[in-house]
Amino acid sequence: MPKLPRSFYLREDVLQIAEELLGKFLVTKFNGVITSGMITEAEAYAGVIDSASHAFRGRRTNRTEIMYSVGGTAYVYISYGIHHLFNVVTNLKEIPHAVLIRAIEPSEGIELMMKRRKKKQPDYTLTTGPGSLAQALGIHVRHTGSDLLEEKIWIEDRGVKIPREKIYRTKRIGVENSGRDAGLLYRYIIKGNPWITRSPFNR
DNA sequence: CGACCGATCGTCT
DNA sequence: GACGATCGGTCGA
Repeated sequence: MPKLPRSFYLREDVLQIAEELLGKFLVTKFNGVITSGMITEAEAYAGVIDSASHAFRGRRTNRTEIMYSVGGTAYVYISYGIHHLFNVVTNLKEIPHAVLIRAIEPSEGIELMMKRRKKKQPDYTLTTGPGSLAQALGIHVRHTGSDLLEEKIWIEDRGVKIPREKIYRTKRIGVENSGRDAGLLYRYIIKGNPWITRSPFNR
């Protein structure tokens, strides 16, 4: 299956990219072992003009520097000291757009994902929530800066097409105190899919 | 099912 | 020294 090409990530419209990432497959291959899942939920962060973005007003720190990399780079950071959150950097180098992947529907390597998540039975909490999916796929903050065209972490098109009417836009999660842009509808989910955070299925 | 809270630590002020 | 783009457990209704 083909990896998404660089040109997918280099585009200007981060909202369009976030929407198109629904139905694509996020894949990791560590020590020769593959785990993967279909992206069901993603949030766009529109760089320097987005008050909810880590790169708002051009902020550059050791952590956020990776956001200024070329599109198709992984931006992974730690939240609340525990959770590793995976983002896709988009747009040209120096333009810090990113898409946070918030949930996937498991596909390959479910046994290994359960082991990583310390779960005896599979359930909807296996890969819903940004920290949970990263743990299931073995994504760690040390992978920040990883190129998504390499053989470690990548995104594939497997021909799944999500029709427009099955896509919902809502407010982003956990950014209510981030000011002006907190209420923007930059979160995209596949309507009716149970592998979604804050879904009745996974509580 | 909702509300609350503790965990745990890198990052930034 | 405060706090977070979260999670999972507990408590109470």
